[in-house]
Amino acid sequence: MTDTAPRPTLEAVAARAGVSRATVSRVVNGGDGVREALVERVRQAVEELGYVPNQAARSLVTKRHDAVAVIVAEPESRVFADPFFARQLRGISKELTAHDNQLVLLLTEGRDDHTRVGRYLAGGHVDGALVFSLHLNDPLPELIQRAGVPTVFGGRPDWSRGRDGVVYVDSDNRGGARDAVRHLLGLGRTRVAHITGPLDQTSAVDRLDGYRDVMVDADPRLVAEGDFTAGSGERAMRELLARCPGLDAVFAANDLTAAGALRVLREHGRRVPDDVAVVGFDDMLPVAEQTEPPLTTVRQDIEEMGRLMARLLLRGLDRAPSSVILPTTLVRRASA
Amino acid sequence: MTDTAPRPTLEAVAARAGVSRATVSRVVNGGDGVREALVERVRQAVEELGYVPNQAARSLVTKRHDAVAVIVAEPESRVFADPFFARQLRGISKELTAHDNQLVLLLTEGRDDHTRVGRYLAGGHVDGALVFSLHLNDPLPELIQRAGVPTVFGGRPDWSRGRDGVVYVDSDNRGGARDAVRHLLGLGRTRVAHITGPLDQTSAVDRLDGYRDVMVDADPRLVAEGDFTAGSGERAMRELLARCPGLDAVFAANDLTAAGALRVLREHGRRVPDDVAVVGFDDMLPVAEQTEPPLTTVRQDIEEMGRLMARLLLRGLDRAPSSVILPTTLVRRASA
DNA sequence: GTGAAAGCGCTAACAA
DNA sequence: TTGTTAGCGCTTTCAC
Repeated sequence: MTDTAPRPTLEAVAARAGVSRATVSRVVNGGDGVREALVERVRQAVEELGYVPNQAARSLVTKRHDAVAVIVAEPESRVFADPFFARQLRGISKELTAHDNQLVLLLTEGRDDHTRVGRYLAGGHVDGALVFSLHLNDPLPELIQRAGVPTVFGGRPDWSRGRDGVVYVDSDNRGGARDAVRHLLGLGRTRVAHITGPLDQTSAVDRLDGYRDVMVDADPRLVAEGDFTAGSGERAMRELLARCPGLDAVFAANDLTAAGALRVLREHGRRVPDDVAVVGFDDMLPVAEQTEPPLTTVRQDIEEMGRLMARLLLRGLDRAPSSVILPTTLVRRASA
Repeated sequence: MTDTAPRPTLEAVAARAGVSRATVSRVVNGGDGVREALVERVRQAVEELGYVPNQAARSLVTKRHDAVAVIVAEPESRVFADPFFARQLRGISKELTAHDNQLVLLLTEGRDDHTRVGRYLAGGHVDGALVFSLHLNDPLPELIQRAGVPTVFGGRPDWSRGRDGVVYVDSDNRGGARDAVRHLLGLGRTRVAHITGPLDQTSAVDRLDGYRDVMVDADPRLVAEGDFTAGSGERAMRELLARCPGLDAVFAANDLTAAGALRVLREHGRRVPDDVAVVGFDDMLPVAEQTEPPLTTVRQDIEEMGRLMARLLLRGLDRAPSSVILPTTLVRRASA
């Protein structure tokens, strides 16, 4: 807990190298238009003094911060506790690091926090924002817009329809769901049920839509609502079994839900995949590989989503980027 | 993706309120020693202009940043993917927010990243650092020390023994383990096995030590090594069952491991808790409550650990704090 | 190609 | 109590 020693300044480096501050600054920022010999001398001095530029001073004049805010609404939720989010964060971190940007994490849980975040963004501390897990009617986008901070959303915001200039990165949830259901049909199954995610999230709605795209005239009783948790998967599976004992396949909105469903199926003596085939979504490894039997599922490249969000944002600091939908792939294991 | 409009400065507010910049500055920073009437007028102007202080300018002169780095070594690891870490992060975030500090997240994965982090810390961008999941011989502590940044560690670093001034927050792993084993003995069990965590982490070693504190003369074959994953729990349980078929209880180093063990016990037709009682560690809710049967386990208050780390760090900016060991509590469910 | 000098927006002596 | 002033450490014209 020592007090930080005073760091050497540009001035000090300049003195040591026998040049002006301006020259040192040039070298530190790439060294264009400086004689090779001087560059070398300055580099030397920087090295010897252990000089590191003072970011505050630099920001003050450049108005850039080389920092990006990652805003996560309601970390209470699964969204945050999930390995899912951790992976996206990793992708983001990697990309930001590669471009020498810092990651400022803003977790919000409620009204008051929104104004805090708004103030922070308005304060111009960061060059952009990456925003996750918005609700319907979340005041955050409004705040962000007012703050005038370039933003990329994680997952398609439900209010983005028709609005211009909303940039997001999402998986092809609908297409992935279609693939899953088609795979089930390809196996000869005919009574394919679906356990949805929470229908106030676009990813869940999109997966349901994908299911319906393929199961055009499906019995509505084949659809039960879940919320992406294992518990909801159990509940929904029981419901489905009671309503439609004849079902021969289940497409669950994510792997956790599928895991719950598997448990209930086993409880009821249904063999998987012989009696009932099951497909999940996410390919969350610790889950999908550990289930009994291992889960056939739709994989999305989560880390890549994060990386891409950061890339779009950074690029967008120059030219306006547009949204990206990442493809999914079906991963076959034993459950279907 | 609009360009951010130029923000109003202190100067502008001063002009509008008809006072000097100094007075505005005083008001913005608490308003002590300024006539009430003026305070009001300045507040008014601030409001009208939507003034937000420029943090870079402020840092430049105060040398404070109101920002704390959270450094996570090797996010590949469980450490990062676990809900565990997410919860600590939440605790940290809450505490920092309450003190108007920002959270800068630094994820590192290997040698090159270390120098990057070192440079960042040396650059004096943050007032302190919170550091997680160090390895043996990790170069990070060295770098941090050299950077002279106040630091609090999450979990006792293995190299902290004997060193002065190393501040950390940890759970009472050893005490919790003792409680768990004593509970099993209290149930009348006599052949209590232990599945360890990865023994290069102090938390795992401490839990093993706690087990040994109580099972002083235990058959060494009753201990099998795991790594905190469910898979390792399965493996270790099989091993134990083969070596000591007569065991009547298992203390697993964490809940995930316990979940794996439960699966194998069921596979082998051992009833839990009738034939074999099982206790876990962590009380990770999505896991501990979902197992079959629900898990008796040692709870640690993870979010509180995070909060405390931040609190110690912030406080330490004034006076040197010392490490804290948080108590654990045994949570009884059905498995023991 | 290099240096001198102005100034980014703010705080903190110091004067008044 | 309030204002004046001098920087904090850096980048960036603008001369040379």
